[in-house]
Amino acid sequence: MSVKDRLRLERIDGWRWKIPRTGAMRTDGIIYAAEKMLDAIRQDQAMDQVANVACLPGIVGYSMAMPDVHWGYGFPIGGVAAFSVDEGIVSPGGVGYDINCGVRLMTSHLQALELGAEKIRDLVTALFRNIPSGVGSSRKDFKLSEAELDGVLLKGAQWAVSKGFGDALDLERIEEGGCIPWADPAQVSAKARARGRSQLGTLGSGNHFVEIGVVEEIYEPKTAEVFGLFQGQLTVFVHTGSRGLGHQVCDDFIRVLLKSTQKYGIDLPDKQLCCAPVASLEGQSYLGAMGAAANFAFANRQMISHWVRETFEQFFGQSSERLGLSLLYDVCHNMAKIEEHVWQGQRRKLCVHRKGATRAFSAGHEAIPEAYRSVGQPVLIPGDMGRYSYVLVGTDRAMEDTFGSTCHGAGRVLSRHQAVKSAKGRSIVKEMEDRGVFVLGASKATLVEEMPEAYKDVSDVVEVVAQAGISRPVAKLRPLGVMKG
DNA sequence: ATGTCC
Repeated sequence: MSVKDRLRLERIDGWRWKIPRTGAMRTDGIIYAAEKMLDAIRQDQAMDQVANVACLPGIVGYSMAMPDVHWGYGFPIGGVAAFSVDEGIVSPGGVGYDINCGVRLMTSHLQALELGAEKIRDLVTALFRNIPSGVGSSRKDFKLSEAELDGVLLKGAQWAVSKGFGDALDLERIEEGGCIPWADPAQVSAKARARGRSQLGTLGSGNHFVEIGVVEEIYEPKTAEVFGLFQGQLTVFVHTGSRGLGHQVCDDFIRVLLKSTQKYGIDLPDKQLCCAPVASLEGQSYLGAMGAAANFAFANRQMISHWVRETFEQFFGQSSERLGLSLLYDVCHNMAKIEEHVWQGQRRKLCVHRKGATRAFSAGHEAIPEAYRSVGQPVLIPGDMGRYSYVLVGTDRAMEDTFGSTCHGAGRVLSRHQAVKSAKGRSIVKEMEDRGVFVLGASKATLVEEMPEAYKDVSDVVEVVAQAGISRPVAKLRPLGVMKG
């Protein structure tokens, strides 16, 4: 039941493209993109995936793709889709393998450019020593007991803070307060638990990183002030997720939900869209397991922040309070959540899937920390390691058009394989140094796969979401030093 | 993303 050959793309305006409903599609697809991005989007089949998602039962609104969209397992990465909790489904493919992959941004009182390249290099080297990274990395200094792991799965970052990793203020600055309350640790398999026990507080691999940057440009001074951002400021980005535990949860539940797809008579254009009704036992089990894995990721980022602070304290010989290392915000970009939204004048309870997409709630929403509520939710958009990152803010338009969602990053244009091929004979580390970015990676291969030209320019991505009005740029950051997995 | 093939 492929819809592939019949797909058309119609321009809505300068930044939105419609895939008109056809075949088994239950609604239109909408792609947010600049015209120059469309070839790449067609080429890697992301467009077919947007259309496929539109075939799923109970979809409300449109099957949407953000400008950083690219091919993913079943659903595209950069995809947003909401489903009725009564007639709709939940799907592991709509969340991704790295459950609650996300980013957090820490600010400081430091002027970044006063440090100089040598100090940045030493600082990154120190971070690299204190935070395990790479595929299969684990902490040598501790392994969680089964009871402690239950605490992590149930309480997320709240568990980490209760053990002395960070403070209560951190929790206010994390999406969901750093804890998914509907998490159900009992749904997490023994195998997933075993993978998680030694991996809490580790970075992982791929595009995960800890990055020291500088605020280079402020677009909205008032909002920047509310977020605690100023020109020239040293910042720290942390990008990681739920490691092997989340991966295993996804793997486990894809098997379960392949069966439920049949059991509930759901017709799919692609098996990778396997799913279950939100209200079914299987759907609820997956949501419970996903929530627990999400809590693992929240705790992971919280603990890494602690070691970032500790590293800075040792490096500068000052307390992290004095250095002003406070958490601006922590966002999820691989999640499905039950949220209330007004769609076409009706208040609806929806299961909103954001896979490689960021929540972007507008000013006044009760889910936003009080300190930021007057301006809107901070949206953190890391780019590739050589160019820029952005801080945006959520808008009313996002609430109206995208269930309060926006992009999550630059988005790949080269596959990992293509990147390796095109980087043959080059030194990416040297090229990065020439750009003024010191890079230290656990794996040389990963650095090559992550080189800037493997990604779209994040500025182009941000321009599209800004034009479309689904978030507003607040500040642009430039990387100075990066540790990669 | 991922003990990148149980």
